Formats: sequence, structure tokens, C-alpha cells
Amino acid sequence: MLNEITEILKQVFIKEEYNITPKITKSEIEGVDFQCNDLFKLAAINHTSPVEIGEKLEKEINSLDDFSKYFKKVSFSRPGFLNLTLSDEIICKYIKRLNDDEKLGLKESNQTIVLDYGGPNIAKPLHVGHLRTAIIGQAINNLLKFQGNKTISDVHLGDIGLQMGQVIYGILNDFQNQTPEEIEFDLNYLNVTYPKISGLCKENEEVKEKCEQITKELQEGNKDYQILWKKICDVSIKDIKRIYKYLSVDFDLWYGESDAYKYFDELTDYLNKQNILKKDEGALVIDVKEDTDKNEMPPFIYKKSNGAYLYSSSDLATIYQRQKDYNPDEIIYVADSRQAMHFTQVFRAAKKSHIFEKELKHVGYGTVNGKDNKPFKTRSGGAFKLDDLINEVKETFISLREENKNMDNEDLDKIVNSIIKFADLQNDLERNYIFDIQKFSEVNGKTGPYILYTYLRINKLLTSKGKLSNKIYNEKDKNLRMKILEVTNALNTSISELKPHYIAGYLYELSVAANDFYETNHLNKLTGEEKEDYLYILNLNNRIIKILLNILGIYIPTKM
RNA sequence: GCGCCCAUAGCUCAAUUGGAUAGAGCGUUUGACUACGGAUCAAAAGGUUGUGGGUUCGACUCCUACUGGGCGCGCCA
Repeated sequence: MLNEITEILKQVFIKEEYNITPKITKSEIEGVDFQCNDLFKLAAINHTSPVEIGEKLEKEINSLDDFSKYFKKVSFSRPGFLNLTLSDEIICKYIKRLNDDEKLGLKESNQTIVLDYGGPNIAKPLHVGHLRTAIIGQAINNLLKFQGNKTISDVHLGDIGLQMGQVIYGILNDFQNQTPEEIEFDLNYLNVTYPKISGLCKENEEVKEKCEQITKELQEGNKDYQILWKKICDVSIKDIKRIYKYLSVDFDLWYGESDAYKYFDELTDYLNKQNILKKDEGALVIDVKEDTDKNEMPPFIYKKSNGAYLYSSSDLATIYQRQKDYNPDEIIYVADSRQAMHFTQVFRAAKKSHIFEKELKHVGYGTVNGKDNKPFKTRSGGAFKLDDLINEVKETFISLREENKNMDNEDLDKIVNSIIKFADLQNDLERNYIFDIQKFSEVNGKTGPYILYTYLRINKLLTSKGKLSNKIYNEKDKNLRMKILEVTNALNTSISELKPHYIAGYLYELSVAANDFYETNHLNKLTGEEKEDYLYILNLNNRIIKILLNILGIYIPTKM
């Protein structure tokens, strides 16, 4: 719609010999739909006043032959704004166009995009930091898929780093009289062992070295360690899958860092041919400094001085693997913004060695802090487990009202998901993130349940599809239609910035407009054309809500 | 020390990327239940956008210097 209006204005501009494409933005002024602020610019170029130009343009537009086809009113407003109020006809035309468009006005894209938004470490329980990655990553994945892209999501488990050496060290200590084949343990055991040994490593240099040694031997193929490693993975992955399933977070690939290890020989050959690896303090590195760097940029470490690989090397090998397997147009990493420098190094190393020359992006979100704005810890000092969060939200919700006690389990889980995800996704992800369990228990106001409720309540009215005329009946009606037409913009902004909070914000605004409409326009009191119009609009409204909720990973319960 | 990010209502957050009177939720106060589902709607109060300068017709937004906070700076992930 904006394109068409822009074109009309542009023609008038050209006629007056103003050779710019007018920029039209939404207006906050009452009774005005859009405004054009370019009069100041034109005045500067033509050495005249914006008032003069504005008045001239106002006159010119008002005398257009098909003025009423597009506008209800166009007026100049001091000091330099051109205010546009659209005709009902053109609004209805674009409502219809939107309704007939499967992609809601989005321009189709068909790139191949690899998404990396998992990264949980084996043997450590999932905590609230993992929640952010998963929820944001899945939303971005859904969004890109909706746009038509082929996405490949990889959980990319941290399954072979130092923490594995630490856990194996713990196991060997606790099960001294058993062979690796005989040893059995469960998830609780892992949850206790990792923090225990990790703490020990910080105090005891000897233990730390031993753990590093185990890690290295594991990577090199030590049989006993590999047997234990497999067992640890089995126990841990089963649990990780359970929680991801609950959150409707799914991955096409369940690769881990260990899968990248298969490529190290090949990659090393390749890098040697590129003549890019350098010996530095005993380690093999790639220099990734650039002249424009303002800060010190340490070299990318490919191989440690003890001969072991590490996080950075496996990330590079993974890019190598992804390029080979999928030849993607883009790889997107969703991870804590504290890792920004790490990704800068990896990305540069990948470019410099010509492993991957296309788009590499890091979507960084703020650190998860407690209410005191310090990194989040529970009262006992540990990380807040995802299971505990989910259970707490569920219990809070059930205790809210009597009816909730008898709620269908599937519906209940969908609502719990909506509460958690919407609470998270409405924030701009760049900011530091205050973790507050109360925020995740909120069901009134700007929350998931509010939107679900709006949808369900309207859904009951939708007995038929309705039919659209060229009329708009009242202010609430117009507000809802204008809000509906904004959906394409919300999607586009979200995609170009890779920030789902634009969609969440839009969903809330749309729901407010819909509830407002619902309150004043009683469908069951209407008949004829007006009723058909409203049915049409509300059908479209709910279709949009459903699509956008699904993009955010929120699904609609049968009732609530 | 160097660098990155952040600072908006009592609290948690927005602001269509430089536009007119900075918007929501929670909380507080008040109103609407003969209700197409009240988990709703209407209204009030609440602000020198951390501070000082600059850029211009116009700044929460861009530049600059401070203040306060978070984070990162070679073999952890």
C-alpha cells in the first residue's frame, strides 16, 4: 500500500521538479494515517521555505483526478508536514490483498541458512541462559522458514570439551572398582558431579591438569574414556531432548562439537595449503588482526600448545563441515553477546582462510542477570534450572483460578509455553536481561495469555468467512484495519534485524486493537453487509495472530 | 589499561531507525458485569529520556566529553 501511495506522491513531486522519492511514515496525529516529512529537505535543496512547498503540493495533490480513490484528506501542516488520510477504498483494497496473500505481504526469499542456537553442554543441566538461545533461535528459524528460506538448525552440543574430562575424572574417582563397561549412573549424578569437579579444578592445579589430560586423550580416541563419554552423552541428551520437546524447540541436526573433530585432519591440510597457520608461544594460530581494529585482537587459536583442539578450532571445523555439506548462503549463531569477540575471531579466520566467504552472523543477546543486575544465581548459588522454571510457572498458573486445575494437559503446556516465551521475546535481545521469575508468571497485560485469550474469544464468533465491501464503519474498525496492514512491516523489520521482539510487540498491539474492536462492535447484533465485513476482518485478524504466534513458538490451546 | 554494550515513568520494557504532544504492561486511584468468554474495556496520576556540550528547521535516536552499571580482552566453553 505504501508503495502505491509513494508512487502517487512521487509523480506529483516530479511534476513540480522535485526529484526525490518521498518517504512516507505512519503518523501519530489523530485522524491522520501517514505523513511525509520531506518538505524540509526539499526546501533546503530549492532554497525556499517548507511552507511554500507544502502549500503548493497540498493544492496539487488535492486537484488530482483520482484523488478520492486514494485519499480522504491531504493537508499541509506547519512547519513542514504533509498529512495523508487514506480513502476507505484503498484500505479495503489492501486488506483484501493481504488476506489473499499466504506470506502476509512478505517478499519471498529462498536462501539456505544454517542456524546454530543450541549449544547446551552435555552433563550440565539446562538453565535459563539456554532458554534464551533456544527461544530466540527457534523464533528466528520459524521466521526465516515462513519467509520461504530453507533452514538447517543444529543443536551443536558442547559434547567434548574440558567439562567432559572433568566429569570422567569424577566418575573414575567414584567408581574405582568397576570397569567402564560396568559403570552406571543417572542424570542426578551428572548434575552433581560436574559442578563438584569444576570447582575442584579452580582450587587444585593437579586435578585441573589431570582433567585436561583426560580431555585430550578422549579427543584422541582413548577407548575407556570413550565408553564413559558415550554413556554420559546418552543420559544427558535424553534429558535435553525432553526439555526441548516441551518447548517446541527442534533441530534438524543433533551434531556436537565432537562431530567436527572428524574434519580436523582434512582441515589442517587445507589450512597448511593456505599457509595461514603460525606457531605462536607453542600454539598454532591464525592472525586475525585488521588495520581498522580499535582494540587488541588476539590471534585465533587453532591448536593448543599441548596439541589439543579447543572451542575455537571446533567452531572453525564446523563451518568447514557446513560449507561442505550444505553450501549455505548464511550461517547464523544465536549466543550470549559475551561471545562476540570469539565469533569475530572465528568469522575472520573462516573468511581469511576462504573456508566460508558468505554471510556469517552472530545474534548476541544480553547477559542473564538477577534482579540486582548481577549475573543470575539462585539462592544456593547455582544456575536456575529450566525444569524448575517450567514447574514454577505451571504451578503459579494453576493456582490462579479454580478452573485451571482441571485443564487439559496439552492446553496447559501450551499456555505455560506462551507465558515463558512471550515474557522473553518481547524484549529487545541486545539488552542485558533481568531474570525474574515473577515476570514469567504474569498472565495479565502484555503477556502470552492475553493474546491467546483474544484469539480464542474472537475465534468463537467466526462462523463464516465473511465478505469484504469498500466500507469502514467506525474508528475502532479503522484502527484494527490499519493495525492489520502493519503486519508486513513488523515481519520485515524483524527479519532484517533478526529481532523477534518487533513481532511480539506488534502482536500485542494487534490484540489490543482487536479487543477494542470486539468491545464496541457487537457482531451478534449485526446483519447484512456490515456483519460480513466484520467477519472478514476478524478472520484475517485471527489468521495473523495465529501465524505470528506460531513464529514465536507459541501454539493455541483449545480453550483456557 | 584497552575495547564492546547499556542507562527512558516507582518497577519491567517500547518508540516504525532524525519528525509534531516520548508510548505500553505491572503497581496505585476511579469507572463499566441484563457478558458474542470480565484472563476484558474505559479513564486518571506518574518524565528535564544519567550529566554537560555539539551537529540542524527538528535529537531518546547522530558526534563529543564525563558519571554510573554490565561484559570481554591466547591456549575454558
